[in-house]
Order: sequence, then C-alpha cells, then structure tokens
Amino acid sequence: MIRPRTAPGTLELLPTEQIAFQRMLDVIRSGYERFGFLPIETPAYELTDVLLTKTGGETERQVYFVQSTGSLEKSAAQEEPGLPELALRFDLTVPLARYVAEHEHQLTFPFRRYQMQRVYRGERPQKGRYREFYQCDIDIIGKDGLSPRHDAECPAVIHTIFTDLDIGPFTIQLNNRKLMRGFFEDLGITDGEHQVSVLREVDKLDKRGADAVRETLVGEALGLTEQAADAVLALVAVRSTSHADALGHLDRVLAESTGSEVLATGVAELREVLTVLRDLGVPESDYALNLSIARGLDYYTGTVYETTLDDHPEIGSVCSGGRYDDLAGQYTKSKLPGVGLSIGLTRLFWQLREVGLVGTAESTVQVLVPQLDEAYLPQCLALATDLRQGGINTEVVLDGGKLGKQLRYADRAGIRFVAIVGEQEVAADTVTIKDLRRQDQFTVARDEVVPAVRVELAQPLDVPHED
RNA sequence: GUGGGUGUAGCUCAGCAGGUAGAGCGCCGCGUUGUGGUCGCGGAUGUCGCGGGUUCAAGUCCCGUCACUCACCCCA
Repeated sequence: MIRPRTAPGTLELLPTEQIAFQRMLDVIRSGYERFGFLPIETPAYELTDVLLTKTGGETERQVYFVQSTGSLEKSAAQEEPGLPELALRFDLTVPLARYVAEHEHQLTFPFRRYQMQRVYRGERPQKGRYREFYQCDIDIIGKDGLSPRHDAECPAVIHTIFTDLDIGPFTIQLNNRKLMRGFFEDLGITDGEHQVSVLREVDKLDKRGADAVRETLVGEALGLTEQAADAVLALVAVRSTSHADALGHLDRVLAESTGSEVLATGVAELREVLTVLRDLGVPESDYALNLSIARGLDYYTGTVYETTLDDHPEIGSVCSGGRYDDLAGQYTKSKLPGVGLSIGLTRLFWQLREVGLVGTAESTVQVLVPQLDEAYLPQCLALATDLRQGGINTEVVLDGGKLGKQLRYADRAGIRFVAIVGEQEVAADTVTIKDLRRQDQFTVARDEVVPAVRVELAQPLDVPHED
C-alpha cells in the first residue's frame, strides 16, 4: 500500500477548517468588490518565455515547470533539452502584466482588478510557508500616469478587509522608495543595486536587531562609512505615532536633506498618500510611517506597504505591496504604472490558526434531520424539503442508526441544529428542534418549523465552537 | 543552493548501560433500544523509516541510504 500523503509544502484542510478559510476569502472578495475592483483569473501555468522574462535570479530557481508525458519523452531524447514550454505562475503580478499587455485595447484605464488564486514556488518548505498558496491581490494599473491618490486607496481597501476579518488591531505601515533612494543619494550611495542591497539589509532590522544590521552595513560587502551607517539607522528608526507625527517626520527628513530631488518627490508622495488615506476615513491609529519598510522586490519604485497585527508582531507582514513605474515593459511599449497589494492568505490562515485567532467554523449544514425510525423516513424527507425550500441548508440521515450516534455525527460535523421527527412528533404533528450548542431543545408545530428555525439561526451564538 | 535536527500506534511523544514495545490524545464498543459534547468501564492498532554490520540477543551500538523537519538565502 502507498501511504496517502500530500506533497510537502501544501496545505490541506478538513471541512470545518475549509469553511473558515472560505469565509476569509469571502470577506476579502467582498472588500475588493466594495471598492470597485473587477475580478479576473489567469491560467495556473503560462508559457515559459512569457513568465520568465527576466532570466536568472531567485525567481527562476523557484519556478515549477509543467510537462506532459509526451513533451517529457521528447525532451529526454534531445541532447540539450532546454526548459519545458510551460511553467506555473509564482505570483499574480507577472500574469497581470501579461494580461494587461495582451488585452490592453479591450480594457479601460485605470484598470482596477482583483485576483485570488493559488501560486506556486518551488522553494524549500519552512514553517508556515508553502509551495502552493493563495494570493489575494488588488492592483490599479494606469496608462501613462497614475496619481499617488491610488496609492492611498489600496491600503484603504485593506483597512476595510482587516477590520471585517476581525482578527484584532493592525497597522498599515508605509514608506516610499524614492525617499529612501534620495536619502542614499545624499549619502553618496548612488548605485541602484547597492541601494537595493542596503535596503534589503535594513529590512531585516526587526529580525536581526540594529547592531547586527549596522555591522553588515559597514562590512566589506556594503561598505558604508560609520557616519553613513549611523545616518541610515537613524532614518529607518522612524515610526510615526499619529497622522500629525508622520507629517512632522517627513518635514524633518526633507529639511535635513542636502538637496536630493528624488527625496523631495518621495516625501511629497508620502504626504499625499497619508492625507488621502485620512480623508478616506481610515483611523490614524491604523496606519503609520515606518521608514524601515523596504520590501525586497526591486520593481517597487515609490510607495511600499506592510501590514502587521499589533498583538502579534512575530507574525510579520500579513499584507504587502507597493507602487511600480512600469508594469509591463517586457510585453508592451505602453507605459503602465501601477500600485497594488497582496494578501498571502494561506500563510496568514496558518499563522492565525497557530495563535488561536481562527479556529474551525460551524458547518455549512445548518440543520440535520436524523432518522429515528425507518417508518417515518417519508416525513423526514418531506421536512428536509420544506427546510431547503425555506433556504435552510439541510442534511437528512439516510442510513439510520441510534439517535445517540446521529447526534454525535452532527456534533463532530459542526452542525448546530437537529430537527427530530419520531413517533411522538408524527402523532402530534410537531417537530423537535435541538440546539446542540446551547444544549437546549423545544417542540414546534410541523407547519411552523421553517420560521422557527430561521429565528434560531438569526440569533448569534457567543459561545465559540470548540476545535 | 548552505547549515542543523529528527525518524517508535492515526496524532504528540517516552523507551534507562543492548534482553522480543509503552503513555496521553484520538478511534471503536458498552453504561443509555428517543439525546451528542462531560463521566465511568472495556477494546483494537506497530515491517520501532529502509538496507547492511557488530552481538547469544539491536528500537537501543556502527556504517550507509531515504524521508521529513527547522533555520539561512529569498519572500506571502
């Protein structure tokens, strides 16, 4: 026998967990739609040459390729097989770029889309990190230009969603790559790659601590002077405590600049983003300036975001993204700037479960009709039909058995209500409704069952469902 | 790609200096032929990852191998 098991790096859930996961997807989807974003889906795999436009680097090492048996045999027979024709997407941004370039003339700009699909990365699995996982993205793509106001709208959507998810207080942290780049220029660090390396190191501040980061900064690879390293560390220590405080920090950074235009632009952009964010009604306690946010990805050019849960900083960023100048440069001559954010839902779900913020959900089955006596099965089936026509998700026990067992089945399956039709009920033309969670039951007239169950379902239960 | 760790029941793990395998949880049954989750009693379950070696004897020691896992790189 072959031991049944999932491939490493995949997350598979039991039904009641899956329902909890689906509920989160529903919240995210409705949040995206409420802000006027349109849905798209793209294929799980893309043509390799389309997907891997930038050769080399980390991403290619992590790409899963797709091959039919036919093409596998064909390539095995070749001297130098080369890469397979198809590859699984490793994020949703590259497919979006392709999509926008391909359908450019049928889309209206700014193009606001959301996309919630699985992506694949062939990296070494790690705690809470998966090789197949959901990304829930929103992006706004402009043509030729896109005002920084859009950079404020994206986090406003995220604010709504994380509020609705009800997983405790959170903070959307903002920074701007131009501000950072300009700051580096002032320090004489002008090479783009060098800046990125420094940013990447600075991004580890929370993880490694200021001393370790400082050591690396002045080390051989990055080669900063002591003064430069101190200046960088002082800058990235900036965290705002309120809207006014954030603007104050920005004024100071600008005043201390030795004249970088890029820095001035970055400061101006951040100021506008913060202001629009406030005007959109996002409470100032829920966003902050954090000048250590860098984001590893090199394609970000302006605003960058990370979102953290206030009560669980150890989880790290649960939603991140930023602004990029040119989404689809590899696919089209059109200039398509964009801004977007992504929720890595698989990882988030796993982490929330670890810290006990999400558990299993109640079953999608709202009422179970047990079968006490085969003689009354027709009455049970008729009851189920009535409940279903009343819009109530109903399951009937078709196999029978002891009532105790059927109740245990309901309990384990996370079904809260049981509608019993036995000898007594048939004789009196009634139904007994049992609430397994409240450990309570009552009897109603047969023709009042549907409204009675509706009333029960409408009452929220403050006792959470045990795992 | 680099560096650690671990493989024993469905799950989490214990198993002493080598002497033919254990706990908790879960599962099944009964107590309760119309009442689950609680409680009580009873029960089932193992090629001790795989291959070789040492030994009278290996879950335990040695070698190899495979798998899994944690961290780094990178990132959701």
